[in-house]
Amino acid sequence: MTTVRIPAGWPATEERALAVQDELRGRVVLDEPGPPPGTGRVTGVDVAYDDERDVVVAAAVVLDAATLDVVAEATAVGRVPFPYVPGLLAFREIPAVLAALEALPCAPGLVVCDGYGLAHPRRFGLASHLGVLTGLPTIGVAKNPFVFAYQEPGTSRGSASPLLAGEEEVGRALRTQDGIKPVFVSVGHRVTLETACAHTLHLAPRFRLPETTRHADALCRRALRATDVAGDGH
DNA sequence: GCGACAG
DNA sequence: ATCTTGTCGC
Repeated sequence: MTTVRIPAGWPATEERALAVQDELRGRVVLDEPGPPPGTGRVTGVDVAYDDERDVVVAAAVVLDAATLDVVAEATAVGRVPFPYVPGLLAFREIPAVLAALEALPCAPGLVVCDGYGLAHPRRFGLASHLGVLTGLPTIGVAKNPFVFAYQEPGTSRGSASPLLAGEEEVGRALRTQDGIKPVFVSVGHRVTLETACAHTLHLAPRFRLPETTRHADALCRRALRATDVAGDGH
């Protein structure tokens, strides 16, 4: 497990964080289709916290997109760099996620994030931010709706309905399993909403959440527990 | 003004 | 995110 280095100038206040979002928002690329589902590699990233001990652990798990087999993984530990503030989640998670991605022995391909990309109050969620910083294609798959309205999608797997910011479709409520609560998909960087939804369905053949986030979630929790005093002898 | 609000 | 036992179901 590698150690997180917090990037120089990482914002410490909400005001500075908002300014960073304003500055980076224009660098998001929305006109590339993105890699086709089922080919190449797909990487899930997730983060777990122990705020009591000021510890954050991130995991990145690379899957073969065709078989969904795990082909590589990495973790990173560090101190929590920012409090949780709705709309500023990226400032809490990204340093650790970057460290985990850099520790991978291979290229990540498409990155699947826990949370939102475009479906964000300022159109610059975690997935957008991570995409701009890394240049990688990214999408966001969230477990809960944030601030956008949507109609309940049809009851069968594959049904979807738009997440609306007024007239603009900023994401989609997508049913990944029959009769199960939908997930909330949005574009991060260099991927189309169509492609993002296709990837999400491809990655969730059996459970509600994509295999990428299931693996990343399990790994960062396991790694965090291994950090509990007596974990690795320090 | 008050509440809601990704993880 | 995290605090938490058993329990219902495939």
